[in-house]
Amino acid sequence: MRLAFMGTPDFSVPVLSELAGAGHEICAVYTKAPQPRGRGHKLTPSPVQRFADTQRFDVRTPKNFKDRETREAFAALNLDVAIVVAYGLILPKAILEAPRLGCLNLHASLLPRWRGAAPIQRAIMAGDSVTGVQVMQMEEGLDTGPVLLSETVEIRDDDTAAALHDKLSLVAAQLAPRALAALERGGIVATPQSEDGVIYAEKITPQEARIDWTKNAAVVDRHIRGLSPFPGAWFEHDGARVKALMSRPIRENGAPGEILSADDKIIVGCGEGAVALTQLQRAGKQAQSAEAFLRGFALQPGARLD
RNA sequence: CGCGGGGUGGAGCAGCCCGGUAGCUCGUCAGGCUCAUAACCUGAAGGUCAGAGGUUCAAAUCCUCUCCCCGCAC
Repeated sequence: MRLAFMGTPDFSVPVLSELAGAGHEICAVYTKAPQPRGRGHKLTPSPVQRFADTQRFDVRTPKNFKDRETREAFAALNLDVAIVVAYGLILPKAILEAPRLGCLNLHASLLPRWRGAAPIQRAIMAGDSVTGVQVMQMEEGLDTGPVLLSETVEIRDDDTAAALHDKLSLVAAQLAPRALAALERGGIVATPQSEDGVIYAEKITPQEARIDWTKNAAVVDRHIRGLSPFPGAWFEHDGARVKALMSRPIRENGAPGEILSADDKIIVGCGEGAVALTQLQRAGKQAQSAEAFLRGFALQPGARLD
């Protein structure tokens, strides 16, 4: 089929790669324009753009779809369908309706749960035991369209956002060509989303990423894993900012934030129970195991983390 | 030129401000002790102090440039 791909972050890349491999004609790749980011605020192209450039796809980076030229350029592609995966721009109705079969979106949650920006992190933080990837027919509303295909993925007790992200990304990559094949055959049924259970996955704010030791151990643990490694759950001690990247709940008790043990592992009291921090990173340093961390960072039992 | 931290035996760090014998914890190896052990004791190996230039009698330390890593902000 003649299709356009629209996506921006790492998550989207495997999907684009699979679609191209499945023999579809990638008429254009839309992605967010290079933005100043990282150290030095250098202008950095998106992961999708970097990949698309290596494949010599026609890469387009409009700021939005408000002006007529951008819309006409899109319409002129004469598409069968557009595949949208974490693009980061709102598509107006004129764009959604331009391709013959409309626009399909792949979203990393079981809708209507976790519509929006940060479904993977939110699912782990909420303690969900299952999530998934769904292909939906796009409408004007945010992640509100009827679902064509769905695949579930188990969330494990030791999953981090990064680990789950990678699994879901691969699932999405397999789902996309299947959805197109089904669409080509016709007769695929789009199931409207339930009106119950709608939850929005709000973006994570840096302030929110700070660890609240007064919460229960299970909540703190999920907070840490759900934000690992980006943006990273963090705390402060002696003026130093430290990210906790991996943890597990422990059946011990102590005051919130109190160091209960700091020999080969770091056990910290929570509102109820405790967590063992197993992988940490302090500002300016690489991520390291608790053992290595302790050799260079003075932590005594009884100390309190902020 | 957005702000900031860092590169020191295999790992993690101290030493740098105030130049003068390369230090700590762990690991490795050897020996000892022990019923036994990731425990304990003794000893050993292992370093062009990221790289280049400069200042100096003398540079890990001071100055200049380069390379690499990371945190914030996004």
